[in-house]
Amino acid sequence: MSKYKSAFLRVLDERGFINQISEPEALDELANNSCITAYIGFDCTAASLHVGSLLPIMMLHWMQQTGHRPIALMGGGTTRVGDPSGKDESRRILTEDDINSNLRGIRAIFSKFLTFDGGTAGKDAIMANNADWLNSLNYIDFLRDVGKHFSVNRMLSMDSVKMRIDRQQELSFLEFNYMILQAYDFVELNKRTGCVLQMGGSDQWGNIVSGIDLGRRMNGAQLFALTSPLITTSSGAKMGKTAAGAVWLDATMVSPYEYWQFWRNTEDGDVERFLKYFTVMPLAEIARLAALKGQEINEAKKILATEATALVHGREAAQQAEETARKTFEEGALAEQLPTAEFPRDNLEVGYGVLAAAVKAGFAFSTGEARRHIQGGGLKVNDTTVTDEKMKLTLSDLTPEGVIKLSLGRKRHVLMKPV
RNA sequence: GGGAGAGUGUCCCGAGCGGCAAAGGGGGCGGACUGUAAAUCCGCUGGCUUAGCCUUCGUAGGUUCGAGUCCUACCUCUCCCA
Repeated sequence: MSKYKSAFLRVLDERGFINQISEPEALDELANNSCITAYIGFDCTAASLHVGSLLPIMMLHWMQQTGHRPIALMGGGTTRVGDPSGKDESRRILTEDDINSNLRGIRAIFSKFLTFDGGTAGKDAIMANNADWLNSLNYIDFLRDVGKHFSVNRMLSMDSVKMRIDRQQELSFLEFNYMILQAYDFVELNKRTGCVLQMGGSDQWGNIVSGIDLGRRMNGAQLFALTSPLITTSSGAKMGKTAAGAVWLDATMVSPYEYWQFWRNTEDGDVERFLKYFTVMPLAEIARLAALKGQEINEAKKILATEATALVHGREAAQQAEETARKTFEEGALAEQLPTAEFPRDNLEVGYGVLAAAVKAGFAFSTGEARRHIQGGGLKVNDTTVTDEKMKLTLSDLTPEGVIKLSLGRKRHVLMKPV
């Protein structure tokens, strides 16, 4: 049983989203008696968000579900500065155009988790951009009104800064100002929308608390902080990175099938946590799935994969991905929905080198890499391991469906389609 | 402004008495074992038309049969003093 009275905190607590809250009782009371407004900041250094951003997005989602108003704050202004928290090196500074086009991509993702214009006055989610107020700041005014509230002594003692200094890594003045700007965001949002709560990952605690201080000093406002635990996989790896790079939430960057596979390959020890974080399934059902042991836990992983994929790409795409996987992995059959790669039909007449085909399929960046895969016994044509790197694909390799199935390892399959 | 030091395989860290396609990690990929898991073990981790050839160690020159390694200039970064 949760110790919280408000539905909002109770749900977050039960699902494991809470790491730390600044004044839990007061916030609980407020959330129980009124509709509160809270925000989370997202940077826009990339064209899409990846799995790592899913946790905060889900917090906003639950917030809206429990009757409150979420704000997704795009860091259009702060992205131009770069957050030193947890990073060893300075971030690349993006151009205005980059940032704006990234913003557009990210906007689309949020609409899948939040309702922006559902007609429920006062509870629609808001998309804000801190460039709106940061870009037009006047330096002198800012120093006088905001800067005077910050103690450099204290800033130097903050973890994000101290780490850089201890390691003798440079921290530019630009980055040093990041926390001031973030604190200012909080105060500005409070003024504009009545936002009283900032959420974020546990690494953001210091920045968020700075905002609370600033709000009190400037406006006497009572603000709150709520942080979520940083998630890693059971084996300690960072969330959301795979061989091919980040697991993006945009279907054109990572297909629903690949996205489904990402979740299907979750480690045993992460299944329960991930079900709570990344699906909206009832806790009782999750508890049942999490109790599965040994081989049976694979059933839970499939459900996790389908539910998580459905949230981002829609139920239909999720079920299609599940079906494709079932055919491919459980029946060993040829599933038409597997990723495909096209090549000229003429190639088969003269013999299409496997090396070239493997590169075409995206299994290797060079024929040399493809060659190594074959030497390592990792490449298969129509489920038969390739032993001769000089092998040519011909018309007789076409399956009855008119394609050639190329596989790398046991998990990656591509249908080669002659055109 | 003065002084000291650093930039290595386009994922990261990091060795490198003038013979180097360049040690060692991490990460990643493949194989074995499995449950599309984890752990473990093995292999691979510049390019190509692969007995060979081509291109790599901040940039541009120089010395040398031969330069990541020595010299010169330049660029970038860090630290210390002012």
